[in-house]
Amino acid sequence: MATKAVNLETQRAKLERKERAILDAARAVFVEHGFDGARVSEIARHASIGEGTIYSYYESKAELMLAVLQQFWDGLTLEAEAVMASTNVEGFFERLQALAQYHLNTVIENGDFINLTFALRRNNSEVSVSRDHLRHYVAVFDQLFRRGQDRGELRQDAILWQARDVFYGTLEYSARSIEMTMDGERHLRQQKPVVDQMVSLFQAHYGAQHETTTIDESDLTRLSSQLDSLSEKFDNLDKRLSR
Amino acid sequence: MATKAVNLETQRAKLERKERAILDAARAVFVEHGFDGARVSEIARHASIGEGTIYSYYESKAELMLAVLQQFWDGLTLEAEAVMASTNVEGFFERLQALAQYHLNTVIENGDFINLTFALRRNNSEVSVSRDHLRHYVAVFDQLFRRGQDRGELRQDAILWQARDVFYGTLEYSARSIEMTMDGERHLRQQKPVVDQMVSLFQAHYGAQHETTTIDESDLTRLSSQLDSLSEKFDNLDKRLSR
DNA sequence: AATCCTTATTGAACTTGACTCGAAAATGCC
DNA sequence: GGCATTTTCGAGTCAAGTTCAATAAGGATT
Repeated sequence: MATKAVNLETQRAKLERKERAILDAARAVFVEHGFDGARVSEIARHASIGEGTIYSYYESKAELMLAVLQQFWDGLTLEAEAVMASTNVEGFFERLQALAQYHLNTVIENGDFINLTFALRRNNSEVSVSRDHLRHYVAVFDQLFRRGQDRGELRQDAILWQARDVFYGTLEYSARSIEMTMDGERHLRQQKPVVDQMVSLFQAHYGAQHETTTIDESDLTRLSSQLDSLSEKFDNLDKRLSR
Repeated sequence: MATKAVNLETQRAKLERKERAILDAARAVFVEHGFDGARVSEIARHASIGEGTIYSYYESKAELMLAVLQQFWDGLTLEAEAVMASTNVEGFFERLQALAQYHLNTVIENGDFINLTFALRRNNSEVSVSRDHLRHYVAVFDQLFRRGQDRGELRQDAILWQARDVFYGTLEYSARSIEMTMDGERHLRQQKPVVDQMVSLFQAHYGAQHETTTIDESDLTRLSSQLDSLSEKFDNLDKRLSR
């Protein structure tokens, strides 16, 4: 009985260890060669198992890739949540800055994975990183934003998904720009202006001071012309009076 | 002699027609099935030619895809330039709105192609849409932005590539959000808020009025109190006069 | 310990699909 | 018409993902 249980344990552990080995090997090979470039045989060699064995753990190469990506995104989500938890300032914009900094850096460092994610989603329509994983990841932003609205730091009429697209869209494109031009390892220095821009952009456009109405030039010019006409009236009156 | 020339002409025309046929067939099949899903044999069938013939026009499946994409992007660039040319208002923000509307609509309508572009770039590192084509496309934005700066409508210290990433990054993500949630054909209605947000976001963050200082409530209250005091003076004068 | 049964592993065989190549058809030229 | 060049073709080659029948390993039962 005891041996039974022990053996079951070790057996299960063995399988899990083997599964992790496959996942790690796959991760390495996929990152190095991309999805199409990766050879299942090479993954098997890396994991020190036969090629056919992989298929008793995963249905197909695409599903293996999917598992790798899900593990990756789950890790990212945990990290993002940790960043938010460890940022002990309360203000929305400080926290936004921390999140932007984390995300931008992540996208640059793990560009391969981000690319692979969308590449898979695009190529292989049946197999794609489940929406849930991505949604779970961006939920960190969503929660932050809603809290900013609750605290009155953000306009009540701001639309969450639009703000989210501004945030992640801009950061992904910026990451590409940074990757493109910068080759040195002093990435952080290049990232700062992008992060700062993001924060001030949110302040300018989603900050609560704009809540009731958007201030644009027309408001100012209207006020200005009102002032002018009033001033004119006053002058006329003044003239009339001093006559 | 005459026949020679004519034959050369018709022959060249024939070849070109055949090349166009291949390109059109490839376009259709790639859009329908994606890069990996597309079968070269199906493309050949669509173009009514033998499978091998394709390879006397294009080195490989990837290069064929590349040709399709380049044709696509060149078309987009021409359209974007046409939009700018036909928008005869002068103001930066009106023109930005037109460009944003065009781009967002395009990305939604031709989402397949956009996806294919980046999918190829990611999968097949040797073959990718030449940077020139994309650069040529975004040059429309760049030119608009620089002109806005020259005309004094935009802050002089704004950084072009950052603004560009905000513009295209946000619009691409927004397009995805719109595609995701909206299934009806009334896309234009869904696009408007995104476009409007983009314009007001640029006004708030890149507009020249912010160059020296941000417009906030203090500006308004100052103006307002000026008006109040002037109004009071006027009333006093009026009273004095009618007495 | 021997036997039996279940499960895991394997790599050779199968399949699919991009690509090659030698032959044949078409075209151009005199 | 006859020779040269170009173009077209699809059967054959090759590479890589996937299957599967045989084998090995592990665990239960006697």
